[in-house]
Amino acid sequence: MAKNNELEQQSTPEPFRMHGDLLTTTLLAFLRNRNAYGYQLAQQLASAGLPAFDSGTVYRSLRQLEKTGLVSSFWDTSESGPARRMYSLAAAGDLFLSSWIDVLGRYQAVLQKTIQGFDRVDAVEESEPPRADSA
Amino acid sequence: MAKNNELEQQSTPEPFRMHGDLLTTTLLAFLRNRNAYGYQLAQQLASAGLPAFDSGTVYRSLRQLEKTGLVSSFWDTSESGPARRMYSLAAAGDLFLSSWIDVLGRYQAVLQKTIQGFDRVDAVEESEPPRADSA
DNA sequence: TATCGCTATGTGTAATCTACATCTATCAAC
DNA sequence: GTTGATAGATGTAGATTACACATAGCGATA
Repeated sequence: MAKNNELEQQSTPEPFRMHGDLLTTTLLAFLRNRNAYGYQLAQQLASAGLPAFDSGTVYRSLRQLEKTGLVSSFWDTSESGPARRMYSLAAAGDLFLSSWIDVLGRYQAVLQKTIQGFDRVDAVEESEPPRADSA
Repeated sequence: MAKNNELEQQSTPEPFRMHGDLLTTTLLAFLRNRNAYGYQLAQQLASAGLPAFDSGTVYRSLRQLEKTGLVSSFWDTSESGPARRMYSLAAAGDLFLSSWIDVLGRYQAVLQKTIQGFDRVDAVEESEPPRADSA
């Protein structure tokens, strides 16, 4: 019996949360560039044109990344103001990021193949290096 | 009281699940190309070079997409064998996919910028060498 | 000084999402 | 009638998230 429960059409299409892996991988990418602390990363995320992430989620994600060994942290009290937990990318995080970029490349290839008309998606690491002076 | 609970270093870095938005968006992309049913989509996913998804998750994701109005479905009993729930992309799903691709573009731009070195995102005056690993 | 506002990090909780195991059912082949 | 492939679904525990709220340092200013 598999054909007796049609979905009742929901009249209110809920927001449909869609921000998953973007957060952790973007955090790793930011940290690959330079060490940073949560508040800073949250601001960087907010101004990156990506969908907004809750700051609590950012902090929890960072702790989670630390728990799995992809980043490491220490308290920074050198500056004035509240202490900051400074994060840096661990070796495992670097490896993970690389493999993620690999997955992302295939993902894009799938989207690209399937969807014609929305190109402009350049693979992250393939083909010749893009002109580095684009904004 | 914010600095008294350092994380106990977990000696076993768990698998770190990483397959999130890829599933739903890839499903939408597949359905944009042609209508399909769950089993078929699961196989397509498996042979796309993406990380493997549980088939139960695929089915549930499809129902979820239907609940939110991004796809629609009907039972197909035209072929022999078990009945198939055929899915097709709804108008809202098409719009959503477009906006997702937009987000993805910015996401990629962020990754590309940070990973290839030409930051410019913020604060260029970091004299310290980035990426201090293995404390 | 006390209180407001910004910085900076965190927690409680409910809702949602996922992997894994398991289940029903159709149908062809043996 | 048993097996194996197809096709879809659920039960459940653990993980993830958004939202609200809490804690604390510090500068300004009234």
